[in-house]
Amino acid sequence: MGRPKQFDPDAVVGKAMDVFWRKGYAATTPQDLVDELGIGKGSLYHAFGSKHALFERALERYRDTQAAALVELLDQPGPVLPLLRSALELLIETDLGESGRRGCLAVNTATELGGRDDASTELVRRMFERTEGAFKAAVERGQRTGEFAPDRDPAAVASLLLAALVGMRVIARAQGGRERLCRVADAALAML
Amino acid sequence: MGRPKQFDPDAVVGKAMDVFWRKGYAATTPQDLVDELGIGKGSLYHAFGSKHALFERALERYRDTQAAALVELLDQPGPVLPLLRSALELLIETDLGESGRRGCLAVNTATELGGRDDASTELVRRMFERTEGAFKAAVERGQRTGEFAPDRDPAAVASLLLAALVGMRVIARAQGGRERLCRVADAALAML
DNA sequence: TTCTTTCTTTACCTGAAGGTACAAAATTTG
DNA sequence: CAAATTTTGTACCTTCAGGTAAAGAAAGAA
Repeated sequence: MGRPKQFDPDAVVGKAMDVFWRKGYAATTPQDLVDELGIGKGSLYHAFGSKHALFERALERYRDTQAAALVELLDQPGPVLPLLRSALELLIETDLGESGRRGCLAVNTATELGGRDDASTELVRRMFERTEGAFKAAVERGQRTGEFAPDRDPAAVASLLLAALVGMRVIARAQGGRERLCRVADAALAML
Repeated sequence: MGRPKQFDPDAVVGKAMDVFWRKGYAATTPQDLVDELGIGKGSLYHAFGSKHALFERALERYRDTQAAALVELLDQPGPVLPLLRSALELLIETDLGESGRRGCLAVNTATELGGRDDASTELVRRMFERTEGAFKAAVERGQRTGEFAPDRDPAAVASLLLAALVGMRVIARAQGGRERLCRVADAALAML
């Protein structure tokens, strides 16, 4: 009932995710959103309420697409080491690729809003936790199949892998070259 | 000649560093600076020219104090492993301590301005490079003295240590607990 | 067809970001 | 002392962030 929306809210949230990912939260203005989402300011605020609410939707979308994709990749069956390698390579290529060193939205949000925006901080914290969990499961699997030495604490290794991944994406934003990023990935895999 | 300044510019830059460190670049307003630096807006702009110029001074100060302190710590003589351990522990305590999870100004700047502000990006890139160099030198030293296995590539290990350190500080901003941060540090040291 | 509901457009609003202008104040030089 | 120079405080300015209001448009309900 009532006039139907002239845009697809899901698609708009996806575009908003891209904008926030590229520019950050504070640096994204309502005008940026109007320009890049292709809908009027009225519709924007009518549909989403506020810039912050839209940002939360975008961050949830990031979790459900990007972060989830990484977890799914790690959960695949088969030898674990190639999985880890392709995960890290995927991120390196993403960071160096077309879309231009925007890094990771969760990481960017952690440093921009961490401790100052509870909802966003909590979303990011859980994404980190989930990713770490996937790493831990992968390491445990690798130990069971004899692929990795069984004497390392999987939780500790997983924490290190998460930190290395996060650090890699920050370094990518600071103009870190491919060699440097690959060195991080190689060293991380070599320690297993 | 002329009227003398009523404040110490160096001290003001130090305070500005704290403010930017705590709030980030965009989220720091001229009014915040006036309030927290204790000087008038006229003096502020007269002495430093612009918010951005002051930020660059603050970032250089960060490099010359915080980043330099880490490098100096790593360059100390004696067994390398305890040095690395105390470096990581120092950062963990800093991140969890009084000043409140502000993380690392270089990391925060990388994710906020990386690729969008050339001067800042370059400053951060060089800080990362310098820190990685200090890690590499430490690892090489540890290998020469037989403290570490000699078969690992020091550059690769150093890259991983830098990434882990950076990642740790991001995770700290996302409410990562002490256990998690210590797990990262332990795992990083265990791989040597 | 009119009523109701929801969406869209356009106009508008308030506050503050980021900075400039200028006169007054404090110093050194002649 | 007057002149020249630099700093300071206050007032002011322009733009835009972030959002609201109101009127019209497009649908279904009665």
